[in-house]
Amino acid sequence: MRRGSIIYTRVCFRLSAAKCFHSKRSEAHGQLAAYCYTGIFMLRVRFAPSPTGFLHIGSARTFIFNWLYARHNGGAMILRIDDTDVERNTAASLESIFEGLRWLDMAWDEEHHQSERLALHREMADAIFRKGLAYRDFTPAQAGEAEKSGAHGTWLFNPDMREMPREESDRRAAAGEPFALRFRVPRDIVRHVRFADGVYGEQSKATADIEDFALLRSDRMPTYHMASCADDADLRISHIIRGQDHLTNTFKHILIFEALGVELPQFAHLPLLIAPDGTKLSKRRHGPVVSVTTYRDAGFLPHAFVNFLCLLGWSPKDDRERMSREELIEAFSLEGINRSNAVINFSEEDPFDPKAVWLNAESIRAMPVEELADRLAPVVRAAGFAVAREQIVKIAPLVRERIKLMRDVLAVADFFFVKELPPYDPAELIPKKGDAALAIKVLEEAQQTLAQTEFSHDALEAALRSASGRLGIKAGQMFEPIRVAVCGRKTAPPLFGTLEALGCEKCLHRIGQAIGKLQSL
RNA sequence: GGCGCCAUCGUCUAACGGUUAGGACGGAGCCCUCUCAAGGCUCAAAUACGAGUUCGAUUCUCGUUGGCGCUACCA
Repeated sequence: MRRGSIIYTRVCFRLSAAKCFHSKRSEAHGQLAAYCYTGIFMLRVRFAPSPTGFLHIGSARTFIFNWLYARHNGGAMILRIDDTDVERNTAASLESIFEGLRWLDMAWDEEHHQSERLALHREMADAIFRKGLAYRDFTPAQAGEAEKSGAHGTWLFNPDMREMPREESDRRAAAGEPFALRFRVPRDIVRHVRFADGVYGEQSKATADIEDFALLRSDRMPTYHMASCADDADLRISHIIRGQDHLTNTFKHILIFEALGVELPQFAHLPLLIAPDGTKLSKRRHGPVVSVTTYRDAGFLPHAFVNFLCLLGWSPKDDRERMSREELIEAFSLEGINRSNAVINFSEEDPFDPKAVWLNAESIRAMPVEELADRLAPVVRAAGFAVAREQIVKIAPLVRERIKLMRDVLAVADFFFVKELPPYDPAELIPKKGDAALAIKVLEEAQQTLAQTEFSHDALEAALRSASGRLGIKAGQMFEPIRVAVCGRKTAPPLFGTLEALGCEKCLHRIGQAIGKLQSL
């Protein structure tokens, strides 16, 4: 995280890009367009979170779309931490952002922190002031607030400040009176700020409807608009892809870019992710489901999560839904992004969108056993079970089609991990159309059979089926009591694989206990 | 309030102005089956409303309604 340097370079980093960055890093703020010294256009996108909360899934999606756009076009992905709000920044939040991004496993090519570039922001703000395109506003920080945000009138500017003679302004500034620097939005002529959004198309807004927004606060800290534009220009961002909540801010940003005399980047705004109640996602209102780490901790696979987020507000325009990372990169384009907000479907009972869960289950099913075992192992160990990897490898195929989230393994396969089964109702041991006596008979027969059978799936099945024949009962009636005796419940993974994975000793022990329970009924 | 944006099944979405409005998730049912899953098949389910343009509007235009965003010396 050193100043303005490239500290995070990993896979996907293009050699040409590297050359480009190094060669032109020092060439300051003249041109925004991202051409490198060879004259070849260099596409550069950025993700700019502010560390004022955990990494939220909407932000994660913005990051992912930027990343896909960069990778699809062979461009560079820049991570920029927008930490100019010193009041609200927290180290924990910064950590949460990195944690979340690392989990997504999508590397960025450059990293910058705005707090280390304040001099640049101020310099650019002052340059705008020197051109007469900004003015000092000496209104005390709080005072103006009330009248501005009055219920009816729209606040645009304060004429006293805007029209203040330069001499008076200079004198008061020299006297040390604090002031905010405001952009002087053109008002003498009717003008529309226009741009073509990559998603929303032609956009236009009259300057008469744009207020004189602040560039610098009275403590000389840059505002978001100033810092963001200054850095976008300096870092030669070619495409700004961000949430639709910035669509109307873009008009202000264009005014800043113009005042700076730099070329405009391309803009593309993303439809917002909203909660089922139609409001935007917030931790206070919707709880931890809006945080990326919640998904990670519940046992989502990073790619399934990415896949899910991609499907919210974007479509490959064909019927594909499950897509690999390569397919996503290949298929991604701004044309596939639609314009209406997307609801993430969650509730108190189901904290995760069913589609996300399904995508995750699909990934799990498609995963090789060894890999699944490696991912399951930490979950099992974190729950306090000391289980050998080879045991987990045996269990993995039994749970693969029965878990949707990694953490489900604890509920589905707990009986593999415990020494002693938790208590269960002995009545569960009694098979359909049978009684306790039959259950005992079945279990005793099973004990004998298992004791002299090889513990492999096929041998076990053959032995138990013929045992049921000997007893003159249906196979199902034979299997039921054994399943409950061994698993402690009626629903469990397939019996023979379960017996094999559990091993002879444990099976016989548990069947013995079950017989005991039945006898004391 | 002002300004901007959006509107297809419950949810995510597809549809050169001409389709029985398609797919997916979820739901329901059937099949398979040692339980539970997985899998296969089937069903229910949508163009917000009103005008206009057109031989013909989900699609183009206008209006209505609803929703979202911005309107901070937050980002």
